[in-house]
Amino acid sequence: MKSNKNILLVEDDPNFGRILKDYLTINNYEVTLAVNGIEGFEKFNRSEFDLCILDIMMPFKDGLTLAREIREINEVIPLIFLTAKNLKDDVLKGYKIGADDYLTKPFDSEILLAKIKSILNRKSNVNIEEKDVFEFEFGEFSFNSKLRILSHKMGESYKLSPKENQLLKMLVLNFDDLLPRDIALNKIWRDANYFTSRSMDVYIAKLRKYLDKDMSLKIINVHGEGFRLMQE
Amino acid sequence: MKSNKNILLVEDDPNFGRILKDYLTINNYEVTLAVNGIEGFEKFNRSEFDLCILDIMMPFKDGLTLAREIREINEVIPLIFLTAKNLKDDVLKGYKIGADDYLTKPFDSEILLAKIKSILNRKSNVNIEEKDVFEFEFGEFSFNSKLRILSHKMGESYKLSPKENQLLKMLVLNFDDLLPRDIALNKIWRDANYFTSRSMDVYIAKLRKYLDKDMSLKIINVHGEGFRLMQE
DNA sequence: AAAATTTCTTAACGAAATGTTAATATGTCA
DNA sequence: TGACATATTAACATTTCGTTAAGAAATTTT
Repeated sequence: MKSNKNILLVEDDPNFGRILKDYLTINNYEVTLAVNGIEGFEKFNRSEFDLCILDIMMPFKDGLTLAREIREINEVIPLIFLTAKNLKDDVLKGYKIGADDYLTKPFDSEILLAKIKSILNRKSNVNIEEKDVFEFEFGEFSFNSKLRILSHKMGESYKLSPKENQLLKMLVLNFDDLLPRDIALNKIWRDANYFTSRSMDVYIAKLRKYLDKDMSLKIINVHGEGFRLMQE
Repeated sequence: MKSNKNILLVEDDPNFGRILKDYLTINNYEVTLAVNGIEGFEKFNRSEFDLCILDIMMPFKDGLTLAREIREINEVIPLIFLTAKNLKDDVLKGYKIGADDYLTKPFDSEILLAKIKSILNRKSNVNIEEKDVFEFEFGEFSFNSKLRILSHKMGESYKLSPKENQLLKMLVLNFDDLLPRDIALNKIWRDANYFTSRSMDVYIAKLRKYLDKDMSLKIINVHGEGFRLMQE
């Protein structure tokens, strides 16, 4: 069962980081590993995460500094700190930044897992409050991205696959404007490379087939840049 | 500066309990102290609290049992457990019940305070308790989720099992909208994994069998997302 | 407290949905 | 034109779902 949750793990000890990443991956989380605060911040900005696990003691940029930077961008994303020893000061600073929890190394992986589940559960309840827009009208279509249904007025309805759905949503949110390839790839495929790019093309083709029902709608390519959903 | 927050502290060691109560009181919390699970449950019912701190090891009724009883009454109140040693099993059980956190004795009081603040901060947004609705009408059915009875108008009535009942209630509360799998699993099964997911499918099948009596009602699956109870 | 009944979990497996990759064709730009 | 980017289709691999059935666990009845 794929949990669909993305975790950013920032840990400078490569062995420990690797093991922890594998453990979380086995437990069905998508894990991105960064080895220091700088890389962590870059990766945090490049794609979207549901939770961050930050080691506090790291070279170049420590976990607390990274946490502050992350909090500036995102006020709600859950943060879990890993502290080498029981450094009370670090723990208190962490809470001040808005940590959700901390764990003292060495810790039990099952307990980390329980914490993660517990934190993600309560956040998902809170996020119901968050008013995410999911109903759109464009051309002769109405589109519900929560139910993943695209319906042609006085025509048929299509059930969209998750990828189709995400891609169409991004196009619609940028209606008549450029949707840069990289942005879409990093958000939907979580990586931008040759293969994900080919995959995206496949999905653009699928969407074009749906949108064919309205002659006035087009997804045009901007060579080397991305795609643009437009009318006329 | 009175924080106005009420804490229920259940701790069997009278000395420690007293000290902890005083410490929290100094920090502007209203603290009610109970010395065992039985007294704790009584006091919980007598007035309203914003947070509970429960010692796990207690005579008569331990903290986990008390927690379960509290959770039956109140699904959202934050629970913090105190464990004498780092008893992994207790910790994991605690999370399964829906703990927000745990602390290992001996712990630092400042850290407890930081945890309490952190937990109350995030909860204070959500604590809008609604009156529990338990009577529903949909399609040709009326459904009483307190009595667990689903009755087909001019047809027969079905006694629902607890799980059938909870699941149907969640579907009805999200009528015509998506009920995400994870949300339902975490609420009803308290865990989302391969097995609970299979179990949920079994229950969806059971509900579909009941709802067959009204041809216009359907529970449809949104692949990878969840289920949707809808009409027509 | 034993027996009967109901509820719940787990396993197995086929069916359906989804995603990736390959192969090949077409288009764009310098 | 040559190099590279994009388009489309098809084959394949993987994941998710639906159902049945067997047995474990809990609850109720006798």
